[in-house]
Amino acid sequence: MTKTKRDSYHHGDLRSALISAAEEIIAAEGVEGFTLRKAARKAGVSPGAPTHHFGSMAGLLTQVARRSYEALGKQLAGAAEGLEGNAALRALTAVYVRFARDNTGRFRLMGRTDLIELEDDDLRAAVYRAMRPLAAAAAGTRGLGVPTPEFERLDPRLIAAIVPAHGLAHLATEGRLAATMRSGEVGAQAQDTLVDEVLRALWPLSKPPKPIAATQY
Amino acid sequence: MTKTKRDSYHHGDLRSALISAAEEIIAAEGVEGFTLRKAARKAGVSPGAPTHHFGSMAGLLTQVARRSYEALGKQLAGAAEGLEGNAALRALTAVYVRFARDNTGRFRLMGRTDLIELEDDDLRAAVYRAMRPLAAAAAGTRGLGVPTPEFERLDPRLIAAIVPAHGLAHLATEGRLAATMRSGEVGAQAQDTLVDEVLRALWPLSKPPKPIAATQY
DNA sequence: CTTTTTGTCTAGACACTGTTTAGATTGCGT
DNA sequence: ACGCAATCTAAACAGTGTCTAGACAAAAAG
Repeated sequence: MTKTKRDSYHHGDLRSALISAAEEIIAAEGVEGFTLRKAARKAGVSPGAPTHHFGSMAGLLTQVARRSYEALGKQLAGAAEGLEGNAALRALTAVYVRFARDNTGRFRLMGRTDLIELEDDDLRAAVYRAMRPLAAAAAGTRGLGVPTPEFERLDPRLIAAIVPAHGLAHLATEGRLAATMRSGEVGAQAQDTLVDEVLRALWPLSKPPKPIAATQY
Repeated sequence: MTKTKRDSYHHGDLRSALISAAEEIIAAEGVEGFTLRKAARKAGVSPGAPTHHFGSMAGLLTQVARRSYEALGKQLAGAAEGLEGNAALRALTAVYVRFARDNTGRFRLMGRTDLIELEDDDLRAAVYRAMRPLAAAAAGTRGLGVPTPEFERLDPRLIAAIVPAHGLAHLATEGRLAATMRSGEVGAQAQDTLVDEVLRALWPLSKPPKPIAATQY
């Protein structure tokens, strides 16, 4: 498909070709289907070639993870447009979960600390930038200071804003949301409304109506 | 260490010996350090022997995951003793996160859908039993019906009770909680209080005090 | 007490994997 | 134009999970 052809001994742009190949493999077969040799074959290059550009397999996958965080950040950036408070938080969380569900391979990779180099500076920066809309929404909602550029002095309430998104995303990609329902596999939109209901339980828009606050809140 | 000795051609209890060996390897070197051949070597048996008992590597790891869920369930069972409402939920969540942090290898395995057989009936039953205290606490808190034995008709508010635990546990085991703090690695008890503060933000005990409800809730 | 049958395990092979080494090939700066 | 540095190949190494044949032992059947 994207098998970049070789016109000469040197490739020309092997580095980005390998990243693209890895992204395609992961999208098609998941992280567990990825193989460094497969990526090399797809780029039309020998098995040892990637080492020179990325040092190791983790080096290549770190770049894929970085780009994935950038993609996630791009989707989150515009999700809270014109929304405030818990409505913004809920919208952002829904986008987060949808990204995980629609890009299961990449999302799984982002959580695989054994496959990527977590201490990579570019990766860390991408993570921060991706999470920024969530943090900003939480800050706007609860009157917190804007988070510092390095996640320093991270307020627990900011983490509280990320936790439901992360938890729901993992449940969704692990198939638990579907597995726990009687119908077995559950459709995408049914899953969306389920997520929405969960978020409504965690973050009521205004004062909770009768049924939720029934016993105590 | 636990290397079960061979007195005869047959092992005697190879099945459980392999499970124990796998658990020890995972505890010592993590899931990424586990290898079927390593487990076979530890049990003093040839590389092909495990296949007969478990069919494949996933078969063996499924048993490890099942036992891990049983261990988690045992810890959760007594955690909400004498507690009610959001206090019970918070206590259970704290135990859940502590289990993930103290048994990182097993917890990571439980989420690796590529390494275990998710459709295994025993595993599914163990998952249900482990999660039951959380569901019961949520039901008690919010006046829901007791969850049915097969997770049928799973109420979104029950999922909402599990989501923070799952999210925090993954953040903790991925090193994100530590990574996001300036100090780098963060101590266990500091992490505990952080978790507690997050839970307090999500599930206030009574009517939230001044600072949280400042803007809107 | 023998014989057969059944369940266990071994030995060896197969097709892979990521990474290393030494060497061939090329483009670039001077 | 030449030398140097960057880039890629080819072959090998130590592993991996799984499959096939066959060796061995224990339990069941006669």
